[in-house]
Amino acid sequence: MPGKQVFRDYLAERGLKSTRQRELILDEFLRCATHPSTEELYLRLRRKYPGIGYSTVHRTLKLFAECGIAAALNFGDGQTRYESSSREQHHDHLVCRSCGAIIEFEDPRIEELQNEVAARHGFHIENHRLELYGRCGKCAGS
Amino acid sequence: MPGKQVFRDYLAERGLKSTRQRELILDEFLRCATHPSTEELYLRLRRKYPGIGYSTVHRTLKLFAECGIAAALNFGDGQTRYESSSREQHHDHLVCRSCGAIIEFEDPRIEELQNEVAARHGFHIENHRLELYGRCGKCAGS
DNA sequence: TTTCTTGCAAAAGCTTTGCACACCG
DNA sequence: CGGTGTGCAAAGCTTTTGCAAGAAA
Repeated sequence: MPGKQVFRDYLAERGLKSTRQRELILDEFLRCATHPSTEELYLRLRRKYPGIGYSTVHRTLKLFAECGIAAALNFGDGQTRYESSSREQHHDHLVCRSCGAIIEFEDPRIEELQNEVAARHGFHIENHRLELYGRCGKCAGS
Repeated sequence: MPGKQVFRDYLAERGLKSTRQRELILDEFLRCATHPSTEELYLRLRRKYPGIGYSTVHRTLKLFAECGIAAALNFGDGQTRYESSSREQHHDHLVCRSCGAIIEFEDPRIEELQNEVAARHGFHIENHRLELYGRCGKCAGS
């Protein structure tokens, strides 16, 4: 569980505290295969731990993003979604406009071309986002 | 002015009306070199035509997006921005996190790899977004 | 005239914040 | 204990909508 340790270290370094809620939220978040919004994660948590507050979930997700174990995403539906970045290498997304499916992919050749473009403009890349919108195999037929 | 004609045709086809406001908003929008948010475009317009309403600007920008002469963008600052898509080919963005500069670029090799990835997943691309976040040449030095 | 559009104000959503109480170290 | 975190409610923002009056066709 590298993500959990990174988070604990981050808290410790800054004099922040490790709490029951933060642990629960992190566990639930890491358990998500999807890209949950604050709302979704909050609802999932509340089923198991009814006392938990929306703001706590919100603030904790921001902490995750700050310490780098999560990344904030926005697929254009007006909600911020978070994805665990500790799982593996960076990846990008295919987003189906019809059924909402999100397929992850990665392609080092694209990344390399991105670096080349950035270099050409004297730009230093910190991160990027690439999303392809359209219809997945199932929906393209219909 | 291909954009203007596309918009007029779009309105005509659907029995919608061409109005003074829609013309003004389109003119101002096409005149923007930047990627204005609804708010920004509204403020610019209001300076010249004080009577204009925010909702009219908002609704008109959505019309532009519907008929394809504009694209909605979201750079993560909580505001939807619009960019004219009639100007030229599709392009992507380098976004400077320090000074806010937005540099446009295009690279057909990246587009081709995107198509390849999509094909591999049986996915049909309708459009995409690629943004590289980091620091521009000026800001990287500081 | 008939239908669509506008501008205002109000409503909706999602995100963020203030505060009193609770908890961690 | 002292300082941080939590949960609730309220506030902020941006986006969206209802409606009466106004403008196209």
